[in-house]
Amino acid sequence: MSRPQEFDTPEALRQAMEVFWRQGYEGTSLTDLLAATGLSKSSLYATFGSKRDLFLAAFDAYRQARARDAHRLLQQQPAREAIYAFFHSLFANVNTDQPALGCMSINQAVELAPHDPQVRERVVQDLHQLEEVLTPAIARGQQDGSLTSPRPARELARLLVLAFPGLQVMARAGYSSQELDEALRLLFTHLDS
Amino acid sequence: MSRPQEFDTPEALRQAMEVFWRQGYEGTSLTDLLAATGLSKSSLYATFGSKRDLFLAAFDAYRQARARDAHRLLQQQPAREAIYAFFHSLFANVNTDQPALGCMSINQAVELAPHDPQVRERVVQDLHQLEEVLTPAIARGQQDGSLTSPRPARELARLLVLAFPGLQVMARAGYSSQELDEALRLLFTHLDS
DNA sequence: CTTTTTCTGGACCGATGAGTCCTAAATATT
DNA sequence: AATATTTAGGACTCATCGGTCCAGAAAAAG
Repeated sequence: MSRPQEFDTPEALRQAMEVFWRQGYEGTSLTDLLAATGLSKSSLYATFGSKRDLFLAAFDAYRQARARDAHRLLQQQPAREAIYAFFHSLFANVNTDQPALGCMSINQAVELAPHDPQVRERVVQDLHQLEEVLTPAIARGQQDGSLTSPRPARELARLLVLAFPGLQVMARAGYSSQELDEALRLLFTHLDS
Repeated sequence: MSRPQEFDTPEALRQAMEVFWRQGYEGTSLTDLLAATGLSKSSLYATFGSKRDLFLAAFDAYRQARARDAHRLLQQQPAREAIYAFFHSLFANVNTDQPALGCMSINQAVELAPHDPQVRERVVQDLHQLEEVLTPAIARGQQDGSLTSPRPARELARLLVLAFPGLQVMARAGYSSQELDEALRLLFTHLDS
């Protein structure tokens, strides 16, 4: 019937997400978004509404993708390696051409959450979910013997959630992959003994 | 000889700092700065140069003030209480009219550091300095018996530095004073045993 | 009181912000 | 091939951005 859409909507959303991820909300202009997606202004507005709508959609796409990643990575055996791989993925793109992106939820906790309830709600939910997904993984590690701390799994999960933004901040501040890995290993020593 | 300046330059800088602290660099407009300082545009530019110059000056003012606070707070006895008070000051203004500001250095690690070398340099320096100032405080706590962990003080300091942004993120995300305190207490259990 | 100096307020600037809208191109259907 | 429909591009608007500049007010010095 009508002319078909020439661009891939989910792909465009993914590209917009990356710009927001890297530059934040205020730091991203419409021009940036058009360049990243390759869309025309009218296509972008027709498809996604406003800049803010697009941001929220991109943020939610990020959160879903991360939740999937977490679920996948945390299934490895033994559990210790699974958790380690999960945290390592946070700064996987360090030492590439681009500076590290860190975690978009943490970025948004800093940028928009303080004065934007819709963003704050998402950030809080993400932190809770992180605890919820780490707790059983840690418990599993205690059972399979790869984690030897006798503390309650939830307590250890809370420690990891607390340290999570620290790794992200170090990544964003330009710490090397080695330094980040060292910090991560130090953190992991607190899951033992 | 000439007409004296009517405003207090350090006070104006302090007020500008607070706006940048709360809203970030991109989120703060010239209009915001004029309203906060009460200066006229010409006075502001004559005194501080550009928006970016003012930001860097405000950032450095913040860092100095924080370094002084840290030095002061960490002298308390016993050392455990000193460190506790220091971390507690991070979210001291929670539960007031304004949302928590967190730590400006951490905010800037997220916002500007990835693409601004001058800011990154400062952030990295702040993180290092935090470790440097916490290490002797922890060692002191191990000597006075208020901290019982047998780990090297520097290792424990690194754990605290790693957790520091986590507390800040929770504060910015709107967690209550109770929740933050709970997280802080959990963290402190890792300085014992 | 006059002069000199410097501060203050606001008009003004070009650039860019987000967002609207109209025109023309392109394709699926008939 | 003609038509119907929806796309894409870009001109356009209005507000705000950071920043400049000028004219007048105010105060210290003589």
